[in-house]
Amino acid sequence: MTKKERFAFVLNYFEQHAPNAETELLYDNPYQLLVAVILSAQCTDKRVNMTTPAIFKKYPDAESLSHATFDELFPLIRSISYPNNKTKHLIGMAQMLMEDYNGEIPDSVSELVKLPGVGRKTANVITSVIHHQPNMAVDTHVFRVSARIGLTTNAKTPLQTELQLLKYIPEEKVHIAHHWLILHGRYVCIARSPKCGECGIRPACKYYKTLIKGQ
DNA sequence: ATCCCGAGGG
DNA sequence: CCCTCTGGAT
Repeated sequence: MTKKERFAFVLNYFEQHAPNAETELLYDNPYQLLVAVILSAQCTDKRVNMTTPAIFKKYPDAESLSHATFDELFPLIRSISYPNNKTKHLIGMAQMLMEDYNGEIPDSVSELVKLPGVGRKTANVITSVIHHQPNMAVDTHVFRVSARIGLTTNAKTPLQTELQLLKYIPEEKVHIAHHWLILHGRYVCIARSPKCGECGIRPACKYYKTLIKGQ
């Protein structure tokens, strides 16, 4: 099976079985999504969703968050990974939004990554979900699932994975393909013991092919 | 012990 | 390229 055929199978499968895939992070506006994605680094969406309601209530916008002190915000983030860094990043991000962007969320990756706590992955999520740009955010799930199936070859960094995926995925499907791969990685192609028995991607999966050969 | 929608700094 | 940050679930 060629790589082109592999992509065609995978995209068609998800198109049929998960036509409405979207993020599981809770948010009502671009500001809330930006905060939630920053908090989601090395942390499950479930845990992020347990903390964000209190944060959004106390700090409903960038303006209020820009005036938060470390000691006020830290307790709300305490139960998430890297609370120190994330507290500093959120306040710094809000302050830069107020000073340089009039309180609005920028619509380009190059501007977004200037914000504290915002790297390429987060910038790709925002520009994809909010601004509908064909950018592929590569997190741990997208990285692992793409490598296992064989959508990428020898990708050693998230950026390599991103560029390889963009070569084969039509622009209009990039944003949903991102969520397809994430949800597949979260519930089926999980890191420790992938549930190949209930995986519809099997016929096109490199990992499964080597798995049945080894038996 | 390993993993979760990473980012920043050296 | 490497390292550190760093809590909770499995």
